[in-house]
This record gives sequence, C-alpha cells and structure tokens, in this order.
Amino acid sequence: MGSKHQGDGTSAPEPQRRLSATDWAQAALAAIGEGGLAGVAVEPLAVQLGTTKGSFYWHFQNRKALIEAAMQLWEHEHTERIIALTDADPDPAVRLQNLFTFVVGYSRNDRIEVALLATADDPLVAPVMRRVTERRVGYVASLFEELGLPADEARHRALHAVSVYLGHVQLAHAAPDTLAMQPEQWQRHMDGMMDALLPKPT
Amino acid sequence: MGSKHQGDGTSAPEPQRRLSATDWAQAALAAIGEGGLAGVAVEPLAVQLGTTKGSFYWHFQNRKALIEAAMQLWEHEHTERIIALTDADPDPAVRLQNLFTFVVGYSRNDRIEVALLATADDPLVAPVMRRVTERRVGYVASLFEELGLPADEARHRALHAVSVYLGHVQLAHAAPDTLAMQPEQWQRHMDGMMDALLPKPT
DNA sequence: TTGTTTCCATACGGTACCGTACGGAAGGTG
DNA sequence: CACCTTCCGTACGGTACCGTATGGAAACAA
Repeated sequence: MGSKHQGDGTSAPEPQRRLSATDWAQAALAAIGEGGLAGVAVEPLAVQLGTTKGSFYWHFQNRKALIEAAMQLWEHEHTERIIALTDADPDPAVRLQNLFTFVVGYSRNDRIEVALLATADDPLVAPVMRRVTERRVGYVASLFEELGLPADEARHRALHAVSVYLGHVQLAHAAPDTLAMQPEQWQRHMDGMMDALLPKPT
Repeated sequence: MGSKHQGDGTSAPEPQRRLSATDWAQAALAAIGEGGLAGVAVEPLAVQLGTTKGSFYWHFQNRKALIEAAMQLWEHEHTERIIALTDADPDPAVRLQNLFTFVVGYSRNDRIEVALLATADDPLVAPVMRRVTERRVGYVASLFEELGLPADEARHRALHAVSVYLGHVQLAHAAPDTLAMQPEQWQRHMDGMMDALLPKPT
C-alpha cells in the first residue's frame, strides 16, 4: 500500500506526467466553457489534470494570470485562426459565405463564446472581448466593401451579420430544440439568412 | 453605545424594516444581472437588503428556491409582459415594428438576459429558458403568419428575428463602442435590419 | 397587558476555494 | 555517481459562502 505517485484509481486522464503552462491554459479555457469564468478553479483543475496546486503555482503566479492566458488563447484560436482560414479564398463573396456557414454551424456547440459573453464586463475579459468584436466586425465590413458597398453601409451590414452570428450562438445554446430541424431545412434556413444579409441583387 | 437594531452607518439602503419573499426574488434577479447565477449569494444579498440570513431562511427553504423564484419573475416580466404590451396594437406589422425596436433598444443595457443565457444549461435555468425562447419565437412567427406568410416561412423568419435580437443584446454588452453611433445613424441601422427581416415588398 | 404569530439576529459547524511555504521527486548535465 | 535545475506534493492559514439552531424582537389580537 501507499502508492504515493499519481496512480490512484479514479480513472484519471493523466495525459502526461509533466505539464506546461499551455496545458493549464487550455484546461482553463475548457473550464470556462463549462462553468464560466467562475468555473476556473485551481484545485478542481489540478484534480482534472491529475496533478496538484503545486504544479499550477509553479507555472502561474495566480488565478488571474491563468485566466489571462486562457483569454489570449481564445482570442487567437477563435478569431484570428478563423479569419486566416477563410481569408485563403480569393473571392470575397465566397469568403463571406464560407465564413458565415462555418461559424454559424460551429456555433451550435460553442459554450466558451457564450460563457465569455456573460462575463464581458469582467476586467480580465472586457479588453479581449472588445478587440475580438471589433476585429470581427471590421473584417466582415472589409468583405462587404470588397463587394462594392460604401464604407458606412458595409459597416452596418457587418454589424448585422455579427449580430445574427451571436444570436445564433445564443439560440443554439438556450433552446436547441427550437433550432432542431432536418439538414435540408437547415440549408434553407441558412440560405434565407444569407439572402437577408447580402446586398440585394436588384 | 450598542445600537442593536439595524441602524449602522454604512449607508445601507434599508427600503423597509420587514421584507417579503418577492423582495428577495427581485434582489436575486438583480444579482443575476450583476454576477450571474453564481452572483446569487444569500449572505451578500442580506447585507445589501439591510438584513441577515435569518430573514432569508424564513422566506425560502434554500438558495435553490430563491433562484427558482427569480426565474419565474424573469419569465413573466421579460417575456409575457412585453408580449402583452405590444399585442395591444391591432396591426401586426406595427406590432412587429414596435416589438423589435423596443426590445432591441432595451437590450442595450440588459445584463440579466446575457447572464441567464450563459447559464442556460443549469437545471434551474434550462426549462425556463426553453419555454421563454419557444414562446418568443412562436409569437413572432404568429405575427409573420398574420402578415400572410406560410407557417414554415414564418418560423424561419421568426428564428432569424430572434437571433438578431439576441445577437444585439450580446453585441451591446460585449462591445458597446462597436455599436456607438449617432441617433440618426442608429435609426438607419434599425431600419436596415427591419428591411432585412420583413418580407420583401417585391 | 398578555399571549400568539410572524419575522429577524446571531452563533455555529461544514465546505470549497485561494495562495503560501517548504520538502522532495524527476530529469538533465558534468 | 554527484549535483543542480525544474517541477510537483502536501500541509497550512485565510476567506467566503451555505444551511441550521435558537433566542428573541415586532406586529397583531384578545
């Protein structure tokens, strides 16, 4: 008896024996998705990672630093990476279409976005939130401009498009049943939204 | 010395000396708006109300019961009351217009909605959230039907409209700067959204 | 006034978490 | 191997909160 190293029997994940700061940040981001910002608790995270607080306070100064790292991760992974991805295609109309369908489809099970929006007034979240939002709106607006719209009109439409996206995240999260429909119906729904967003072909 | 009744000096609000369960529920709802569901804590609420836990545990069995009461309050005040209000006008187009402009305008500083959406998977929130969402979508769909749209088309548009509403709540909360504009610009923005939502006059 | 009901204050035990202190294992380097 | 650096385990004190127990005060009635 007396197995002193981490080999207990609680079906722990134990991905590796030595962790990095990034491991903690990713775990924190996942925790935000489940329990919100308040769900980022060092001790439970340690258990989940199959380690102890000793590890955490080696890699980070305190809980605040962990959250900052998680926010940075989110800003990069959930905005810049997506933009870089869709920015590959040369045609702005296609970019818009791709971005929207991808992002709205993905939103159907994005808990992190919702959780962060809820704590958007938190001093650790607010600046990142603002940057990300402005970045998204700005990017979409640039696409509309490439399509030939004047700057202010492009921005209005971009705001509208981002609203629809955010709304869909919420709707999918708040009442999945409401959005439950056949793939073919879903296609029609998406097409309808795109029609409403794009410049009228008249 | 020894002023034993509640007259301390910490600039307490002290609205009245004896509270009702509804007082607690309203305070809880307000607390949700500030700190989310996790922000509903009995002892701080008691301080804020100028009383103690003794009062609370007289009116409620536990914290869970308080949250349930707050949710009920929200369901009524933020959905049924609004619907009843706008349902006064005879013209469905006007009802739609009024509902949308009112609700989107109001959303600019509605923290409760955001906080609840974030905890939509909580067992205390989920059922209410579903009911409210379905109620809203259903009501808007009924308006579209009154405007002559077929049932499925009406529902698609209703989903879209509710998405835009929810998205605007989020946008306003996440990045107020992004939505900051002159009243006249705001008017144009709202008009643009209504245009996109309403059946094309063509 | 006295009794009764309604409501609140206070003290207490229990839990979950943050952050610190410090000893020691794991892994590299001579 | 001996040594050092990196990383982790554990024990501790402190805080914030939930829920219970119990003694009353405040309002009302007879």
